[in-house]
Amino acid sequence: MKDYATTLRDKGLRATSQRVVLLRLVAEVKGHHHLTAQEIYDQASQTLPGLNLATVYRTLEGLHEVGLVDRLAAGLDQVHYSYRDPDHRHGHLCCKRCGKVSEFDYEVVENLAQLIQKKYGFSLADNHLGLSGICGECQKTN
Amino acid sequence: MKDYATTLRDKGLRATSQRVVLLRLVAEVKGHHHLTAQEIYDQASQTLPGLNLATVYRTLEGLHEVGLVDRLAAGLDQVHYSYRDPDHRHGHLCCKRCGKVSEFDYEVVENLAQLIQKKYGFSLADNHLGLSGICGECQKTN
DNA sequence: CTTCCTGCAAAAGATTTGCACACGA
DNA sequence: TCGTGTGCAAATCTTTTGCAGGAAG
Repeated sequence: MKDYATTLRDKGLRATSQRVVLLRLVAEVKGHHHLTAQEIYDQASQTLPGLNLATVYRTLEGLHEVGLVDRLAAGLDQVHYSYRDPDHRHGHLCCKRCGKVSEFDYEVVENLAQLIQKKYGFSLADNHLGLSGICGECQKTN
Repeated sequence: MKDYATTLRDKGLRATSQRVVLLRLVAEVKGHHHLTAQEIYDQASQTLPGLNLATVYRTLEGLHEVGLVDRLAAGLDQVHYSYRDPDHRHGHLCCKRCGKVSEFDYEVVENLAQLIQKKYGFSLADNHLGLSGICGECQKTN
């Protein structure tokens, strides 16, 4: 099992301490696998004092470009980032009311993705898909 | 056929000139049925000089709350608004690369919506659904 | 040693808010 | 008239960018 520094170099990125820490952070968060830049910054700062928020944005953008992290922006005010784990393909359900993000099984939309690709030539975002709506709890609280 | 002022009052909103103009505007745009607040402001200003951008935001938010317009935020930098026409249910495909928004037939996701509702208790956004990905043209230009 | 990366500070862009006046019902 | 809506200006918040020093390969 490669370490994160190696993973980065394999993607052609320099293994700076900032990148290693941020990549490990998003790869190892438990519970909700989706964090805003600010949240990532807050947590990473504990390990890496002096870290800058701008660096978080740049780093996350870079990691996203090489396919190591996903970007989630559906129905949310802020962009969320999450580690792209090829073994855990899933979609996101973003509640417009409470902002909470839950996951759903990816195979549910696999057919949809294929259908849209065929019918409209449009390719749905790779291994994550963000759908917005109202979550179960908010429906009750309506 | 009710005019827009009546439609507004039916929803419990005062029929101010700003609201009437903005509602008519989003209801009658042709082509792309989704505009940013800025675009709406630009167009409406021609009819309503002195209109303020803050008013556009407040009005659109109000119209959205009563269900007259939809909000679209998937994968886009800015929120887009569109008229909610019960006779024209559709979804939106938002290209992450070029930003273009196209439409797709809603029945395509009707099954998906039901499945997700049943399996996760999550209700997909009413009559519009925003999906982000890469459009056909951008895939060629890759 | 050379190129890429980061911190810092400032800019940019979208959206929101407080307040006083104006307008619809 | 009364209560809500709007214009205006400033504030907020997220994200981006220019630049100079610092680190990775």
